[in-house]
Amino acid sequence: MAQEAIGPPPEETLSLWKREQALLKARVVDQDTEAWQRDPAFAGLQRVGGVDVSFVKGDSVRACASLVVLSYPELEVLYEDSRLVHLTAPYLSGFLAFREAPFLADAVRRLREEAPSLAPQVLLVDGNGVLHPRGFGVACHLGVLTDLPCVGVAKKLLQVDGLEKDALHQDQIRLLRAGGDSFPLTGRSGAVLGRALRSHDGSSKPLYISVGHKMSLETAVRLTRSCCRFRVPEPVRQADIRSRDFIRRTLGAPPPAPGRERAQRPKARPTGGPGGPSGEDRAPAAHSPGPSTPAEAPAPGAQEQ
DNA sequence: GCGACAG
DNA sequence: ATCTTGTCGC
Repeated sequence: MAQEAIGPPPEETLSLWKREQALLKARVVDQDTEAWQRDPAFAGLQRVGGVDVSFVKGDSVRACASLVVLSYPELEVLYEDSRLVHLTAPYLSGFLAFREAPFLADAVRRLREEAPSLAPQVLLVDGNGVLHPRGFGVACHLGVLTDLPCVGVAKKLLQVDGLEKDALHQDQIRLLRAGGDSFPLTGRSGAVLGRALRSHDGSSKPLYISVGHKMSLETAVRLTRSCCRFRVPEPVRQADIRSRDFIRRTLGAPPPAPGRERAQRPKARPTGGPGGPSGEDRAPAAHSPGPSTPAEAPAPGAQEQ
């Protein structure tokens, strides 16, 4: 009994969502609020969180929400919480938070009550912050829900407020020569909504950084840059890797076919402990990262994606 | 009708 | 987001 597919939300729901965004938007703080944010070396920053949600191919409901916490500046995984969730909202550009944020905020809440000492001091979010049609992307949304400083890290430019991926934009990208180089994303309204950042020497495709909450744009860019071993900042990258890995080993082959289906073939791999972890929702609300942390090296010619 | 469309 | 292997370069 696969969960029912999520259909397009009623026009009425969209109105409610827009109202909700407008309401929460008033709570966004777009300036640095923490001492470490002012420090040139981010002294005082010890834990950076990353979140992401991965999906099951032919399934519009099941997904894996992950929250990881990395040490700073080492960028080693200190904590991971990946679990299967049942989505209730469809993906709609401009309303991503209503689909993913609730589960991510839940993960933060759990961590805070189960291991407060491992709670992140800032969150890097896969998606936009104020670089959004109504100035309130998922990074802002999650920031307000958790009251944590948040950074919006998008891999694609959302063309809003006159921003375009035109020839001029492409030229500006070509001018980004080294990791750390960036240029402002100024809307026709004159407001700087974010910055395109070359996160790594070996990555020509920029990241689109914007303020989520409790942070200035300059700090958001500098922090993102300092968390990059590869194009995507390590916290988000680890959350992405782990959430999709969770799905891969939990739901190996999505849907066989409509008709019959036979018993599964027990792969030569134990499911885990005595309890029987292959259950529905709950999942290895893992703690320690285990000794299997890649510990890769900053390859000069690494481009990814 | 055309184009845009974070994840 | 997901569908996907090998391949070129250091």
